[in-house]
Amino acid sequence: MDIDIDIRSTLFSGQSFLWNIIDYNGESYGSVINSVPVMIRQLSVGEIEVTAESNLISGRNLSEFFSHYFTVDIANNSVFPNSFQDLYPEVWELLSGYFSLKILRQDFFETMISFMCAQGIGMHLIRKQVSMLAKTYGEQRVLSLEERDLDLYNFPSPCHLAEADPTSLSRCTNNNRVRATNIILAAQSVADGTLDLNALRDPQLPLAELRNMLCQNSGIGYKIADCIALFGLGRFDAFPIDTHVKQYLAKWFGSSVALRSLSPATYLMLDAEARLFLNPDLAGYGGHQLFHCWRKEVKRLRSF
DNA sequence: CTCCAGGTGGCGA
DNA sequence: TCGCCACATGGA
Repeated sequence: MDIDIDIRSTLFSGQSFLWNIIDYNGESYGSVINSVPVMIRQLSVGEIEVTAESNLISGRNLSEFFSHYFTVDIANNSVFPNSFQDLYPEVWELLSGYFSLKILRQDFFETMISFMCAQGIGMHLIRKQVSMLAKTYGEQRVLSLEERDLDLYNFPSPCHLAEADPTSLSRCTNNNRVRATNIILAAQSVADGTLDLNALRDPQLPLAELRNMLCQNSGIGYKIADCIALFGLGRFDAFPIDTHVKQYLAKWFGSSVALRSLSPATYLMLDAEARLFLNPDLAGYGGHQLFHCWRKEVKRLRSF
């Protein structure tokens, strides 16, 4: 009865976990992960078993969808190169409780907007912003459970955010008007096709090009672009470097570059450094496990 | 009160 | 290129 999938991985609001209408092979599925019992077991690499006690979660091909969503095609023991354990035995020991932590293949737009809310503030505030965006601009979905009703909200569509007024939207972004404006502009670029999703989703697109395309939007720098690529485009080679990653690169891997301030130039240097001891194709996947390990085991932070 | 939190963009030297 | 600074709020 072991559950080998750890879903604490992202998102700030948990909207993707809580409620999401998913179109899959022309059928519509709802997923309510944290509020309604959903049993997900990984039987082997690429094989998953899903049991749900909710009529919202039903339909054929359910396991197939969740296998994709929970990236069970990425074997837990394939994330780090073989040399890692020998080179960094202390880190490996700490990491042992994090190998089941999965990155999810999440919705692109929700990921983009959520990470645009994640600049220089704490996790609590980031979640609050995304929840407010959903509640203010998303569609309400009432889920009736036996004990109570849950008010849930879809993440708003690009069109809905594109039409939003900066002043009213800024109430959802810590009253930060710049951020509100950037979100509206980004939503417009998705809605009108300026940001070409088909081009972004091309797996052959080099990471640097992908990053530069995303950075055309005001409010998106290297870090946010890498987060969008990693969590919203399934680009597990993207390695976002934030304040925590910078810290563990210095402490765990002895990077002197990580002691400098995080300018675009140092960002690219750290990115290149990390690929020397991480599996380059899964650098962000491994980096995410290191990220949570660092926050919990070293920084002793409660929230993830 | 001070410092930091899953950053970005504008500014002057 | 590099170091500051504003942006805004809240928890430790």
